[in-house]
Amino acid sequence: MSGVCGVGRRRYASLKEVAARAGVSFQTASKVLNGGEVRVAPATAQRILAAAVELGYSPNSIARSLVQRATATIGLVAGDLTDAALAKFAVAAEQAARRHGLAVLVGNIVGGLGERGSGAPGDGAKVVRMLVERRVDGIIAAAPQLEEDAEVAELLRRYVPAVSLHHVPGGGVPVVGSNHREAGRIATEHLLSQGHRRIATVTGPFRRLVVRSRTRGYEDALRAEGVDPSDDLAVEADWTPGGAAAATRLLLERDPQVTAVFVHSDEMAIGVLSALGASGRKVPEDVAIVSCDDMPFAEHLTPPLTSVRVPFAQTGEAAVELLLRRIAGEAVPTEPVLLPVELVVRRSSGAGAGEGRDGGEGEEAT
Amino acid sequence: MSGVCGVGRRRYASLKEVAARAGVSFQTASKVLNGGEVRVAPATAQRILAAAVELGYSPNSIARSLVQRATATIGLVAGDLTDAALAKFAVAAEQAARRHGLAVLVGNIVGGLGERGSGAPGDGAKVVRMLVERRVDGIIAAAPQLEEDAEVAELLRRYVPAVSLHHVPGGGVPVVGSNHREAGRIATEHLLSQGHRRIATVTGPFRRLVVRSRTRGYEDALRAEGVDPSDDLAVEADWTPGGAAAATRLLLERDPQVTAVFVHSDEMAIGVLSALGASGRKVPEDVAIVSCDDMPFAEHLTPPLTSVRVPFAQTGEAAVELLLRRIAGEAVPTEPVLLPVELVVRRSSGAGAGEGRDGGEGEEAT
DNA sequence: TAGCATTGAGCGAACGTTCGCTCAGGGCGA
DNA sequence: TCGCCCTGAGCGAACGTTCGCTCAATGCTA
Repeated sequence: MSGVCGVGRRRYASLKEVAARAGVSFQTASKVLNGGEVRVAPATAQRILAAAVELGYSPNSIARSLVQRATATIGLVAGDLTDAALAKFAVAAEQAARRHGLAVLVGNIVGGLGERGSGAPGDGAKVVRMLVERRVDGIIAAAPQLEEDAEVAELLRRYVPAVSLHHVPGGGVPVVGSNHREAGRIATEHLLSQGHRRIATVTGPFRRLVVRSRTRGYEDALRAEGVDPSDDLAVEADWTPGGAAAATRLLLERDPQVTAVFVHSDEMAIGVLSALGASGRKVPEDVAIVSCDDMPFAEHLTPPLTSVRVPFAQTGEAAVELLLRRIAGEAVPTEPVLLPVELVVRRSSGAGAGEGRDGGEGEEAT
Repeated sequence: MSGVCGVGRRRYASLKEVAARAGVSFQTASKVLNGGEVRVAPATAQRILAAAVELGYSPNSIARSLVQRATATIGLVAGDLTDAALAKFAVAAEQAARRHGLAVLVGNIVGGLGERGSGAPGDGAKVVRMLVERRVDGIIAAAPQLEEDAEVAELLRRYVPAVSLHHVPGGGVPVVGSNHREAGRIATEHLLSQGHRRIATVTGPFRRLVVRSRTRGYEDALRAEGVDPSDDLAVEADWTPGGAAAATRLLLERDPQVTAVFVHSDEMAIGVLSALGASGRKVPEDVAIVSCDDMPFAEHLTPPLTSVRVPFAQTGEAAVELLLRRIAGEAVPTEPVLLPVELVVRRSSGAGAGEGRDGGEGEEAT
């Protein structure tokens, strides 16, 4: 069919109009339609309800927010939601928030301090300010590129209850995340336990705390076995499969004898697998791999990927819980809340085909 | 460090307070701080500005929205944002919206009509109603599971300007998407041009229009070459790699002679690759593969995936543009706006290693 | 029958803005 | 010197709610 969509926009019926039709004052209508337990005669209530239905009344929460000084809305300032890990977190957080009657206003940040080749301030502060102007009841920050943004940190401290997924310069904002150091440690321990000693790591950008934490865990594990971590064996990539493939080629050039790799994300593992394959090496026979995240596709790669499962969804829920407590005015501990990670063993690490598990808890934040 | 995050919450300074400090009426302060071009003496303006800074004034857009009857906010009702394709769309839409000064309120839908094993209404209507109560200026619907939800359709038609990514029962809401039928056609044509005749397809859930459109394109191409599409060669999966792997095993059982597969998504292609590998078949030597989406990881799989690129980001921008026109009161065509797709040729389809391209435009919606 | 508690409903104010109108004062031309 | 226009600022109303208070009418007890 062809034509145009109508343009007539009907204004919403207000409480006053409903009240007029029901023959009561608008305050009485308010009690019935939006108030909770109130003293209104059943017959009157019926009339009001009927009038509301006829007029298609929809409460105006803007007006309500104004008088109540609360919007039942939280802001989510997110880095790239295209990133599957962040997306999982965001979806879980939104679900949790809605379960508590809160809506979520999102702001995606592009660029920003510390992003590829830019010292520019990015629009992080702009996004946060926008959320503040809209009077969100709280803000969840989930954008690693804000890790060093002091301006945003100040806004979060100053204007609104907030919870962060990443470190906030200057503190004062509760942090929730998972135990990345532990992740690096158990991944590397697993490779060590398979007899590997020449273990490399393909990391995300070093400037990210999460990357440094994972790398520290990797080094912890090596040292515990008396292996000296070599700088040559830690190559930096940019979270993309392509970057990881390039990093892997560099790695193989530096040390062709490497027998195992700890990769910082499943998506990068795709690139590592591809580069190893191109170099004629077989996984896990020639090189074993363990990665991080345990995305749904990990177990379907060839070979299935051993990966450290990161509890993104739980982190999202925890962030919302924490934020609600902040909003309620409760004091909240300043030490980061760290959720445990667990190793999921599959073929890529050369262990038995079964699934093994190993939980852990530790001390370091994202 | 240890301790608690402070709980003191300072109320925002209002226009009145700023005005008092500057010694002017609050309306004058309003002109300076939020109004545009106004007649205020420079000296006065300076005083007001200074007072605003001292008090940390942040305009209350809730109040502004109330009087202006517009919130500069749009709602995004999304299916699973964990889905990379949808996430790309959502991020692009949010960026575009913010560029136009609009914030985005998201609602993720879980379950819903037509979702696995449930005829339950899901919370689509609840989410939309929430957005309407918050008086969003418009809504973008991007949740395939709402395809058959008449209640949501009615809300979208009735209460607020809307644009949809999927078909809306009863019409009246502009649709924007990409040309999925064309996608199915060019993918299949490519395989036909490589000499394949026994071409199967691993599809998403049939109940989805996008799946039926792609399948129709696939059949179009086959028929155009005189090949009769066989029901045995079309196997349904659930968008997951695991589901696709299972579907592939079923396919190989039904017809072990199949030499090419058109897969409905890159993520499912991972599962198809895995199942083919497990059966001892090599890609592309024994079986050629073309898939859909062209996600970033596609070119890094082993072998690199030939895929039909779907313009998610542009779709997001187009949706916002269209919505803005709707909001402005313009009449908007009811025929779906379909963005062209293009084939990206890589190794998995057995063609030359190079990258080839092929654009197309056509007639069918998501 | 007088006094009082209880119920049902209305009323005024407030939330923080925007917007259009009014009004005081000063500069200027006739 | 008078009248006019322009500039700068104030004022009142409105947006659609919530909330607490007042008030009339009713039913019950003494």
